[in-house]
Amino acid sequence: MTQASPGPLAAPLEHGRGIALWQQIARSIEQDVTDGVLAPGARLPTEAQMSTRFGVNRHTVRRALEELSRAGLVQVEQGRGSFIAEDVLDYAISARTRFSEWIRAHNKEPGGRVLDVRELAADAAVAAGLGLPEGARVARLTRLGLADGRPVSLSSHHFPAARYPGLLDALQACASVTEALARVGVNDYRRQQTRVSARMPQGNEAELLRMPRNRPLLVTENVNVDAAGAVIEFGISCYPTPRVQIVFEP
Amino acid sequence: MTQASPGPLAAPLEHGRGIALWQQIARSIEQDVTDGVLAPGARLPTEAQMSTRFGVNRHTVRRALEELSRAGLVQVEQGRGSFIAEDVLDYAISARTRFSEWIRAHNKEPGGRVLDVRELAADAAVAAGLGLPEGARVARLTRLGLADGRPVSLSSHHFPAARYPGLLDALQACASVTEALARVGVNDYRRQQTRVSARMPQGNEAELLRMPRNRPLLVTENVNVDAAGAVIEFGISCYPTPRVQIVFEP
DNA sequence: ATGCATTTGTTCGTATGTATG
DNA sequence: GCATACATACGAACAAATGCA
Repeated sequence: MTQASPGPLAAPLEHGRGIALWQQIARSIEQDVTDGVLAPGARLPTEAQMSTRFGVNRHTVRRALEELSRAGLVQVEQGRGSFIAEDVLDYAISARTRFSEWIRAHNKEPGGRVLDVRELAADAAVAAGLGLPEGARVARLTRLGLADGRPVSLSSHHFPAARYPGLLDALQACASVTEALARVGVNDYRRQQTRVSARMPQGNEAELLRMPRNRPLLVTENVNVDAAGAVIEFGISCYPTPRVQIVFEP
Repeated sequence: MTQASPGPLAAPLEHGRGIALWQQIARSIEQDVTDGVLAPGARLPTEAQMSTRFGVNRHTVRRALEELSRAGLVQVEQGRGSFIAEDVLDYAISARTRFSEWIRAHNKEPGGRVLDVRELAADAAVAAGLGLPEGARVARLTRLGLADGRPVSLSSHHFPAARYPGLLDALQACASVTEALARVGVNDYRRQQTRVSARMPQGNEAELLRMPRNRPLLVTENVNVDAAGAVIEFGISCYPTPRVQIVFEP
């Protein structure tokens, strides 16, 4: 950060600093992608070229590419070369963001997998988000969001159970949250506030999102309200980096 | 054989009473925090110490800490220990967010340390952000942002060098970016777009921000424009999690 | 720079109590 | 009563990160 950037795919490596060379190479390429130096679809130099530029053995470059390939950031094709995946999804936060619209805006097919639907007692965070007393009954949907069959989000949606009696069944039956809410009479809602943080994946989160465990999750917490301003939902969503980025336009 | 030694972190546990031991431990620590026995930033005893004090296995203590960590009340750092979480700084993104105003809004004293000021050639990402051709000359300020002397941000600010001749000197001399811009005739600017991502700290970033290396950084990229809509600045800022969160209200 | 002590992270295995059918 | 599944709890060992002499 404090030193001049030496250009794409040739960042200086630190030897013997505890960080493996292949990890530094992988990070360097990753950085070039998030910086836009390497655009989606761009062709990477050959493994031989990169090994001379980084000053390492070709095996070391291959180890980095293997990691990036497993993370879905790079596609390696035998006999052709390696390419940056065209997969970075911008999640533009607005008052009426819907999952399916977001995915369709990127010309991908939205999908989802319901992991869990149940009623439980609100913990402190959920209670605060919904404006309920701690311990109040809430309906919770846990869901994996897919774009062209690829996991892009892992989210928990919390609703005040008392106010929407048939919601639990509707969530079980419907493909989308919007649809389930419509079935219990909520035809419109908007995003009131969004809080963004980041943390490392825990449990099986990395596995579900098909991402390596040493990459952070972007985490959003948001409150949805109906037309009258009443709180309908408190959602916590996790997105895999660097495949997903969040964009605000004030 | 629970002896009556009613001090912090040693409340007697009820065995076989329906409430899991790890939940009782978590509740006990939580109580010590609300009672003020454990202040924000305070170090907890080691897992081994707590396991002997509570008379349980280390796993059971870890289960409690995992719960508290997930709730954001406790911060666990490998090789160092566990700590009561510091207060979270909410960074409310708006069109006219200024660093010093942000910090003052939390009743803390804003500060900063200039790490580097120089002129250099724009790489692809910076050029795209500023709307300049790649390789154009840009002035760059790298700065550590402080709140009550504690680092809360690490940011690089890029300006089109050609348009603001005296900017480099002004950045050297002034305490804030806003002040330096005012000196070269820019009296107002607003945030146009903000992109949020997350990555692991590299190089000395974790050290500068005084955070553990295994926690992610929140990274924002934003474009600032003047009243006429001309691009003035492209900034990349890193914030330590979970000390800083980003909040957006549409 | 190197090794050592401390502390958390991870993964085995084992046993027990509880709810369910 | 019995089989099963699940959460809880304990024990041991090693890996990884940190701080210090």
